[in-house]
Amino acid sequence: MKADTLRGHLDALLLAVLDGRKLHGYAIIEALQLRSDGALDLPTGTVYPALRRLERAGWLASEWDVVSGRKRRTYRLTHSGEQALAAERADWRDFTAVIGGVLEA
Amino acid sequence: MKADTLRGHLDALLLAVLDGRKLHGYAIIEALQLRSDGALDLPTGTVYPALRRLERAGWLASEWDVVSGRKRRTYRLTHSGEQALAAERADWRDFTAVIGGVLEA
DNA sequence: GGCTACGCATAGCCTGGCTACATGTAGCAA
DNA sequence: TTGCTACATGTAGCCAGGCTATGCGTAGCC
Repeated sequence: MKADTLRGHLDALLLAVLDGRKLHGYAIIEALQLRSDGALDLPTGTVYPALRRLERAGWLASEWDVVSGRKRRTYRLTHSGEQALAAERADWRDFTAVIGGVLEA
Repeated sequence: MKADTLRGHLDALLLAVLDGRKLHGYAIIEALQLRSDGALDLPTGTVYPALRRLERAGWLASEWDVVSGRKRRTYRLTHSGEQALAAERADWRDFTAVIGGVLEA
């Protein structure tokens, strides 16, 4: 996929992948790969800072798990995160309608 | 529409609006407004540099028209511009399939 | 004479995803 | 026991590209 096209849609992806489940950062990257059939291979330098940012925004909450000696920071959606996800999905529909409308006119 | 979401899709919009017709910069902005029902109101500082860039890339060709004393730089798609438009449309379909697939999973 | 719409153009800002790097554990193979 | 690979988190700084602000100039109307 072309560079920069993700700009502005990363938050939506992260919220969506956490919808209804808890995952740690590394697993989030793998989940996005899986759901996109390998098209989305986000670098850790993209995902980790974004997760911290979403947590600061109050949309995610995290806690440290220790599984077989390994520390994992596990994220889940907060209530306002769920609302944000709904808003992001609505924005996405608007966005695709606008751009798609021009491209296919 | 949220900031930055346009990132990476501007070229496609400009090529699409010039598909099959010649327009000058100002008219391109108006055409995009019209086709998007007002959702796309691109500033001149976005459109003019982009048009020059696409011309340098060989996708657009321009010529100066003088209409009732006013100079207008009129753009049209080149042959490779048409090919680029087809590629951009294909990219758009892939992009929406990938992101949409994750958001609606 | 002044206001508004039309019309083109550029310098520099700013955002946010990406590159590169740093740090450390677990498990397996040579 | 050394080395490699996968797992796991994190930050500093780069960089592309759309946007803001600004400047220049014309046409037409009041």
